[in-house]
Amino acid sequence: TLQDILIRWHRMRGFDTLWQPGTDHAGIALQMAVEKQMAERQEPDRKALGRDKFVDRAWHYKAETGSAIINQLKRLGASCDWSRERFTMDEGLSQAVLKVFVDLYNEGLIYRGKRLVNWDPRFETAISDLEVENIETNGHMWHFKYPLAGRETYTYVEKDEDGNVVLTEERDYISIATTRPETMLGDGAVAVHPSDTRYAPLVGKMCEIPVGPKEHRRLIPIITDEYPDPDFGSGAVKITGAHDFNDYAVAERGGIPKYRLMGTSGHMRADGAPYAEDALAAQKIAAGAAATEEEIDALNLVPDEYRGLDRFEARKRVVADITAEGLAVMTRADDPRLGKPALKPDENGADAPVPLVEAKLIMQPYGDRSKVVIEPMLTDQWFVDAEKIVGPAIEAVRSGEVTILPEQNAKVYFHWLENIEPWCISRQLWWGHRIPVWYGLNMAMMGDKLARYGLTPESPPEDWDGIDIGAELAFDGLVQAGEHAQSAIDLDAVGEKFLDDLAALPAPLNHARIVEVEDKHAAIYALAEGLAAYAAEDDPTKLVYPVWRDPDVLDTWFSSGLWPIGTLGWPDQTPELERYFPTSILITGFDIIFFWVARMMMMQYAVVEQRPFDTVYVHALVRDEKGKKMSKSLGNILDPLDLIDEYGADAVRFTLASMAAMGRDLKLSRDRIAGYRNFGTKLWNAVRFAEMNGVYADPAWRTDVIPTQNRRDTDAVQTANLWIIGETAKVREEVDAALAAYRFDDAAKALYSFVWGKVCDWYVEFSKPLFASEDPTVVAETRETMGWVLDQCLILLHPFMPFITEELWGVTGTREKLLAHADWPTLQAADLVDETADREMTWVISLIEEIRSVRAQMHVPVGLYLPLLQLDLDAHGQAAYARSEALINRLARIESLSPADALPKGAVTIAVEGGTFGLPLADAIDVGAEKARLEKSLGKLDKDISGLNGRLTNPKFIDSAPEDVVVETRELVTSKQDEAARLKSALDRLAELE
RNA sequence: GGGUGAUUAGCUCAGUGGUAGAGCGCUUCGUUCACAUCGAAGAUGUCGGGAGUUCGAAUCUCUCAUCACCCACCA
Repeated sequence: TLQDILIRWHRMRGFDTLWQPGTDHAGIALQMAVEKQMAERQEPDRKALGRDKFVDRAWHYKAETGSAIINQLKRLGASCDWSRERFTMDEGLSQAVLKVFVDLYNEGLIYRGKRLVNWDPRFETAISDLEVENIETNGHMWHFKYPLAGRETYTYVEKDEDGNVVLTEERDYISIATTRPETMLGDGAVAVHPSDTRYAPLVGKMCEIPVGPKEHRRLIPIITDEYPDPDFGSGAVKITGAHDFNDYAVAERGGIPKYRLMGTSGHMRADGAPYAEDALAAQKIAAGAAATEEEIDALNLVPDEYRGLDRFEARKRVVADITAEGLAVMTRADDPRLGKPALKPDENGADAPVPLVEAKLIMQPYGDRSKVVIEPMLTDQWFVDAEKIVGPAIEAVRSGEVTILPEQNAKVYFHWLENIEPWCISRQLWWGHRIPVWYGLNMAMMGDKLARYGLTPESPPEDWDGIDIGAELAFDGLVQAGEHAQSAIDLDAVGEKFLDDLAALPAPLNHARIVEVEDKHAAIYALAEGLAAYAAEDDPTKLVYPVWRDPDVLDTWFSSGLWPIGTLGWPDQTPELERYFPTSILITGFDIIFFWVARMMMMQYAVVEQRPFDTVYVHALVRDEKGKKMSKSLGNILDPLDLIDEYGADAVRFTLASMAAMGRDLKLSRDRIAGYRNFGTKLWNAVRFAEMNGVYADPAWRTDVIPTQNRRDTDAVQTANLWIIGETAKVREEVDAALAAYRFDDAAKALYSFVWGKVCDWYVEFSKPLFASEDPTVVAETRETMGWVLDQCLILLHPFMPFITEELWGVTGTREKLLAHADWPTLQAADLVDETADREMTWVISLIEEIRSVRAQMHVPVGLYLPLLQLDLDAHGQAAYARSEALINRLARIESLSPADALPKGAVTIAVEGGTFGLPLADAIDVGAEKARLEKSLGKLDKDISGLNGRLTNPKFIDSAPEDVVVETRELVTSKQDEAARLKSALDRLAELE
């Protein structure tokens, strides 16, 4: 709604506008939805279906459901440039994505690395930090003994805060606390704080992981690191670099090996060599043997009996086994640290030793889509070196080149960007932009093995599989060969470096054709097959060099981040790019400042060295009536389409606009929407009234040429007409000022109170006696004025309520163009406000209000016309009354005005600026009620006056306050005193009556 | 633990140094002439508490309380 208001407003003001519509491919969410649908229909799963068919399936799903967002926008009246609708996976954006990936790779800004990532075991993909939701969960903390190597002993001394020794004990172990016992299998060390005197004698020694087959228990070193908190737990921390982010950092610092224990689905690894073998290898590494990251990763340190278990099942088994072996730290059953639900003192009483298991609230990471516990996992991923490209994005906002509104969001933006982590851009999904990287076998490393041509597909060498053949190649040339090509690749399109690499292969492979195959195994197979055929047939055309493509896709935000340039045709230098880039404004929710805004900023600067937009307006989040964030699982969704069905799009839009105060969330309520639906009805009826009074009867007066600069050419003389023309100019200025400042609520409120409060409540009423005039020039003038005023209302309201205003615009005359294309007025209050009319009508309105108020309080029948007596009235008042007599008489139900020297018995007094009137109510008047009424008004006035006088008699106020404030205060007190005097004399007269 | 914001009428919220506002709801009255999805009139506030700055504070400062959200996180 806000976007549409801005775009319509600018369009009507004559700007060359583009509102770029489109959708992203929502990688994880869409793939998940498709898989769910397939499961519901009991179809074969993704893996059984195969990648190509699955992706086809996803495209179908997207075609069926992807239009929902667009349809919602259309129902809401969004005036996007629909012919330019784009999708992140369409041809053009995909080209942009490929080019950016390759360029950034060549600049060294994209790299592949082994990192600890948040791994979603359900979707079997890495997810970003931002997609992880931390939820407080009931957990346990176990305390276990890690025996010292060789059962060495030491004296453990525990002191309290004052340094008094509270415990001295000979120990042959170091005590460790953990919430994740199953990860003990991958421990690389135990760390203590350097200042921790309890463990100082142990540093540098080895201890034993108390789990697994006894004959193959691993020894790990005790090291120091700043990370352990001596006051927490035992003060000693096990370091599992592959399964915990803090431990990862410690392991990096200390060169501790990071052993991966789990597979992609969160089960304990079942691959690799038998445990005994790998444990031995690990032991050698711990003793100082060199090993590469790959070699370490290949080791499976899960004991055979735990292999293949779910991680939570493995945890239970590990706990049970250690406890059974007597290596759990024991305590008394009445230890207050013990978890309540976990353990109870057994029947042996409080002295009975029980394992120390503390019940703890832990913050458990969950996937925000999958809702399963996230596992920190050491994997190969692609990263953008965000730190290197973030600079301009920070600087742009700091320097004001890009403005973020409301301002407080800039702080959030800075905080995140200044502490930015490498951006993991690979996702283990099929739906998305597949990473344009092909891998080939590293022939050089295979050396002498290649000399043996006599291979057959049936008998590839067994050891090939274990050889490092992962040297990666990334070439844009390959990309152009076709995404799914399982065939020869066009050599002309292949990158130069790749061809060099190929030429450097041992003969005869330097003459091989490049073919794309499924994966590494298929590559080995294809190579063997080719070599065998070559050897047998001496046919060089059989030689192939197989490559396979990275199976991962890019993070959706990688392509969304290129939206500003990508949708305008980049990398081609299109006219649209020239004309509309950099764009003007992005309106979005705070929840994607990091995901999207920051990424667009970084990427646009990195790729085209320009800002993507000059303003970011962070809109509020729409919550339900109770302030809860809407969510499907809570079932508190207000579907915009339902609301539109019920109240109309205009009402929904106007509600959203009027509640869009900057920086606060809004609670959407049906009552509020209903109120603005009524507003539309009100406008409709006002136009109907005009129509009934002949405003649109004569087509000759109609013109779409709205006078926008100066007082219009109607020769209007009627005060009410002059007044409403001026008011119209005022509201035009208010609306423009509000929209220019993105104060949508102010603009909506200004229009609401003008249309309802001024036009409908007053001007329409004023027009009734004018339309009833016998003077045809008065009628004609009023028709013209009303037609013009209502036209202005339609124009000014159009950005907010496009449907009803367009409809009314169409039915009230033959227009040259749609209201959507009408010219926005530039009416100036300075040109159009008639001071005299303004002052007079303000006075007339307050007089009518006073009379109505008195009548209501005195319970005068609504339809009864009464004479009005004029006690005193200054020249301004006389002129005003004379000019608007018909209006006053009708609206205040006054029969006639006549001068009087005194008020008769039974008359109530009406005091207004510059005059006193009396309303004779015959015997109907209740003297007591009248007295009470006057006294109440007087009391309020006296309070105001004394307050104001208090200020005016304070010399400091006169000295310090600005001149105009002092003058204003003086005028205010004078007018209030004047009114108070009138009320006092009315009270005096009342007293005489008694 | 760190950060950000909020606290104003019964409800939802504007108002950021100069006499406290809107919509909804509520009370009373009203169906001839645009509109009952309406009209007229009306009631309702220690602007969360306290202290300070200022001639003057809902507004600026400090402090306390309560609430919300974000980030991190205790092996």
